[in-house]
Order: sequence, then C-alpha cells, then structure tokens
Amino acid sequence: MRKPDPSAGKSIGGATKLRKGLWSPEEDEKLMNYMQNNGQGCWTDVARNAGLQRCGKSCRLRWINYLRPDLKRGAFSPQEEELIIHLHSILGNRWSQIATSLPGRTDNEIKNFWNSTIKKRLKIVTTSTPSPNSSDSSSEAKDHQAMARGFMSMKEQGFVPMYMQSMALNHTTGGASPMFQHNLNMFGSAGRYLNPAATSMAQVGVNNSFYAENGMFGGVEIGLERDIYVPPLKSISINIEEQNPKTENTYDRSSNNVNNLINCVSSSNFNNDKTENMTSVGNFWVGEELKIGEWDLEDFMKDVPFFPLDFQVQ
DNA sequence: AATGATCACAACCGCCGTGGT
DNA sequence: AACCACGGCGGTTGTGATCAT
Repeated sequence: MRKPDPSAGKSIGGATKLRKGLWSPEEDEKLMNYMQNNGQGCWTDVARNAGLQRCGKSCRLRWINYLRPDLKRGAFSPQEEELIIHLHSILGNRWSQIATSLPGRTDNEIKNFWNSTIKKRLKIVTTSTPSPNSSDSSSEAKDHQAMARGFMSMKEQGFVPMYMQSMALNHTTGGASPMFQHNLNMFGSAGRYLNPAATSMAQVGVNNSFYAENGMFGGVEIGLERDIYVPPLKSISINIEEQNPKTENTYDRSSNNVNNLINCVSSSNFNNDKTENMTSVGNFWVGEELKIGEWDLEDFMKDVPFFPLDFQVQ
C-alpha cells in the first residue's frame, strides 16, 4: 500500500495540492456520504463537492473498487475462479468485461487475482521443469514454455482443438451458425496458414494481437500444431435445453463441455448483419485487424449462457 | 526473535475513446 | 477540424501482511 502523501491536500502557493496515496477513513466517509446523498455524477464535481482533496479519477476508483455497497469481500470461490479462467481464455485481459460476469467483483480485484495466480503457476512450473536447453526447439521444450504460461497440458486438461469443435458442431446440430461455418471454412483453407490465435479470436470477435500479446493461444508451440484450444467448463452447469430446446446435444458437465460453448454460440442471435460482418472477417485474415466493436461483442456475450451462470457467487 | 522472500491488493499512471465546444 | 475534459481501462508499482528460514 502507499503511504499517504504528507504534503498532499495542503495549500501550496494558493493552489491546493491533491492528495494521493491511501484513503483515510475520513475521506472514505466523506465520499460515501456524498455518494449516498447525491449519487454518481461528474467525478470532478464529486471530489469538489464532497470536500475531498482528491482528483475525480481517484474518487471514482475508490468508490468502484472499495466503497461501493454492492461489493463482495473475501476470497474467490472455486466457481468464481473457474469462471475467471474460462472467461479469460475467451476475453483475455479484458478485466472489466470479465467483471461484469462476476457480481460484486471489480475488474481490479480480478486482475490482481489473475496476476497472482499466473505468477504462482509460472513459479511452480519453472522450478519443476528440468531446465530445458533454451535453444531446444523440441515439442517437449515448447510444451514447457506453454506450461510456464499456465496453459500447458491443454489436451491433458481436456482442451479440445477448436477446429474439432467446429466440426462437432456441424455434426451435432446439423449445421453450424454462419459464424462457425465460416471458421470451419477458414480452418480448412486459408486459416491453416494464418495465425491460429487470430482464428480463435475472430471467433469471438476480438483482434488477434491481443491473444498474441497474452500468450494464451498464441505463440510458437501452439501455432505449429495449428490447433486452437479452449478450456473445458468442468463444473459449470448450463441448462441448455431450457435456453435452446432445439439442440439435441447433451451437456455433460463432467466431461469436456466445449460443445456447450459451441451450441451456445451457435444459438446466439447472429442476425443477418452479423453474418455479413463475419463474412467480412475473411478480409481480416489477410491483414486487416478486426476490432471488437466491428461486430457487437456485447451482443454476442449476452447470448452466451456460460456468463450468467446458474451458480450464485457467494 | 530477526530477517528476507513472497503474497495480496490498493492505488497510481498513462493511454484511449467519447462528447462537448 | 482541433482542442479539451472526462471517464474508463489495463498495466504497473509500492507496501503491509504473511510465510519461511
């Protein structure tokens, strides 16, 4: 934690220097009272009117991350952990988006949790890995690299190559959504020669650079195999039958549930506009970046049932 | 008990998008 | 079109708490 700046908040040369560092209980009380009485407005006004020597940004952050009454405290439940991991596999470091699926949790909290988790994994893996030769380009060495990223043993963990899922979708539902059909085509043709991470991201409408930066799916080791992996949803139960009575699939929570995702996606309301957009995604493969807003990710996400899960976060 | 290492997390920083002028 | 203020976001830092030696 940061120590409160002793000089902060004092008037220097006529101008009041804004406070930084830890919030005092008095400041918290001021902000809390103001927010309860006036509600959220312009944060600069909040800071001024509440009598705080803080910038609006600081007030906003304090409110969102700490004072908000609907915040939850305490450790993440296993369900929350699993959800975070799964959402991160799809959304990457979009903490705010992930946080929208975890009531009472803030993006900052989730981000901190993730970072500490990854660091742990990195540490565990690097200490248990028998120091592979750095120049070793064997698949084993690459597996170790992937492992160090926390996503090794994907096959062992029940991860399934995305193209297989697409095929499964085609098989089990009698026809993929335009989106998945498109990706199926891409895997079968041009997609083979392009960054699979980009393929994966296009599938959820996120640009490729993100995953590459992240190392989630990107990277040499996976790219060489030209497989895209998605994590299983081991303990997340979804009543697809209720939400999508058309599908004939069964959803076994104990087995690999990637088909859940696929069917969820395929049953999403991709309208004609989106179909057209996905068609245009084809251009993306040859160099254009697809931005998240170019087709409505939010719209997409709200129809993917694994976000509003059927468990209550404690 | 003392010390160093590690963890957890609050808060800051800088960038970006948006809306108003 | 250019500029500015603001809110939102992700990355990063700093430090108290806890653990290991």
